[in-house]
Amino acid sequence: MDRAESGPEPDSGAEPDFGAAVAEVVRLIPAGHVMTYGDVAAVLGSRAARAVGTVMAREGADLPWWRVVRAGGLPPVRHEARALEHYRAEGTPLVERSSASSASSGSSAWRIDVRRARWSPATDADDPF
DNA sequence: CAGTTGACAGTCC
DNA sequence: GGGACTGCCAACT
Repeated sequence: MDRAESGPEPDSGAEPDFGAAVAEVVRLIPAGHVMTYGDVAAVLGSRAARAVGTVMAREGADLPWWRVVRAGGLPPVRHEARALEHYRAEGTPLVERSSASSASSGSSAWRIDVRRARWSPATDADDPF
């Protein structure tokens, strides 16, 4: 317990302090629920939505990144297909765009029902609605 | 040491 | 209703 705290972290260059916090929150997300990058950043006390994604890109290798989605309920670009399998496996509420109505962005034919899937680490209620 | 990038968000037009 | 710009913060070169 007595340790010279001269240097905050005298070991490996990249100290995942922020990444560790992100990983902590992301791992706390239960199956069937998701959080937006902004929410995760807010929990960390920062508005670094992008930083969350960037750090997760490095530390996220061991994290359920698919439980972290963008605003609007869309999964990370380039990883939507991979995330879709996880969402279906976890039972995450998805909204399928059956009709070919709005295909503006022409990306995924589905999106996450953030209205029900949005979860908060400080909220135990799994269905506030 | 400084500049650039980046798994985004929110607001303005 | 859809598109573009800026703001944010952290990691990489």
